[in-house]
Amino acid sequence: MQNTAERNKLSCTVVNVNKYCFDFLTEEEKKLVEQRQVTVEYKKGEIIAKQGTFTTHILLISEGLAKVYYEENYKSLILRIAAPGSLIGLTSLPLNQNVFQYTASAYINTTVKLIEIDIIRKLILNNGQFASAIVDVLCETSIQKNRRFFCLTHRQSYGKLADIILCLASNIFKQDEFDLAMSRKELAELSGMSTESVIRTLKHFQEDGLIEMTGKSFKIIDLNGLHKVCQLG
Amino acid sequence: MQNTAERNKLSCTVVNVNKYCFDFLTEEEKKLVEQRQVTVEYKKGEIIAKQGTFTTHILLISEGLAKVYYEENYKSLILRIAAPGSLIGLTSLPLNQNVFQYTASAYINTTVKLIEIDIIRKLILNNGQFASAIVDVLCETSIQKNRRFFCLTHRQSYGKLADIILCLASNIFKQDEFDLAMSRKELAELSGMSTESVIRTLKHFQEDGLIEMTGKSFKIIDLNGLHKVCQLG
DNA sequence: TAGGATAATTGACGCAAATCATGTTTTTAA
DNA sequence: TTAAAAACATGATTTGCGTCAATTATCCTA
Repeated sequence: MQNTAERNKLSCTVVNVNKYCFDFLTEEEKKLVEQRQVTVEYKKGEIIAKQGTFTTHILLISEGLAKVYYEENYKSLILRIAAPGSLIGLTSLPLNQNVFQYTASAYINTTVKLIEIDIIRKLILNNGQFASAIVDVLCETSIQKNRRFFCLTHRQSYGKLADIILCLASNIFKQDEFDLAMSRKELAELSGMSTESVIRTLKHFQEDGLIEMTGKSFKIIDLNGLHKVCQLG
Repeated sequence: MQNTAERNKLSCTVVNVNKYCFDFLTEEEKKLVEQRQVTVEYKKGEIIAKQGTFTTHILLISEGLAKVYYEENYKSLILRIAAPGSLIGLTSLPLNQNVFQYTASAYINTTVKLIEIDIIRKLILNNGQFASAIVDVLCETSIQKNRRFFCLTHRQSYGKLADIILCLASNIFKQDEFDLAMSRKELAELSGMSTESVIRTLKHFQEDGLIEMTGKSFKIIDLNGLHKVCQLG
């Protein structure tokens, strides 16, 4: 697989969490969080948090994969994919933004820990290390979103799809060969194109020897080639 | 003008700062910030911060207007407009992200205060109220960016341009009649369309009685109409 | 205040990609 | 095990909007 520097250039959808906020808590604080914390399991497709409902808890993905998307006028825009370690609902931390600013649903069966948002707010006030870690998470998410934003607005179909494939391989499955956990339709949603275009483009990639693909099993053949497609279009 | 609720629905480009972080500092901390702080004036068009260069200071816009944009492959994407009170460079707070993640340039003559980023980092660690305020700013920016993201990817030209006009009117000029401080080309960049399309679309808006316009002076005639265009397309 | 440069405007043209239509395969569930 | 429903696939058609080219207006500045 490519190195971190290369990986970071991707406009990718998954934010790699390299700092686990809760490590900065004191034993006492950890206990406080754990005492009140609840674990819930969601089945594939279920909604974990609905945009517009009150954010009483921050969600920590502990297993699985979730889709985080913004909704408006019955249309939706995928903001990011939340992998284990990701926090959902942080944007509701400001007291005047107390509802979820996006919807999250489970791509596959997913385990989530619910942590009271007021506890998080208190921890930010009282534990500087923790506050700093939360700031870092918000910044990393923002940076990643900028890349995705650019990708979806400035690239055309080939580039967009190549980017998503590279991103999935390197940040989610962490290998060149993987079974895609999603349908062509979801892949389309993710890359901001129509299902038909995704299918056609994938076929092209296969004909050009960039990938191999049978149904949902993918294999990246020409990594550099895909990167080049990414750059150009 | 429309009320706050309506205004917030806009996918707009300007984040309204309703919390001034530095108010939460103690007298001593304020002194620390002010002692080391430098004020710089930039002329229209000048670059205030260049993506990729080291972020030694956070920039606080105290007067003027700046364009914040992400660059890649000689193409650029405007992320937001920074108005007085806006902070630029916050995404460099994580120690492993110590370069500017975007470029900022002055739309008009602009006054900026430079505050050492290490001081900000220290304040986050030591002053919970301040940390919380910074978190709030990051969240608000993120929410606003999601809206803009949605607007640029899911709407077509009419909707995009209508949105930008409404946003400029309500969040920057704060009135229905204003002298646009930017060229058609810049308006195009802002709404993610070509200059020619902007011109054609503006003409349409005028013919449909939505706006009046002579050169750079604009007047919104039918606010609801524009909102409707925004919703539909 | 002339004239060179930049910005604004307009029309013609082309294309990327969405949509539509229709057929095939796979999955799901009864 | 079979019927219904998704998912996948592919060709034809449409269209929104960018690009190109040419013209007019406006802004500087020498």
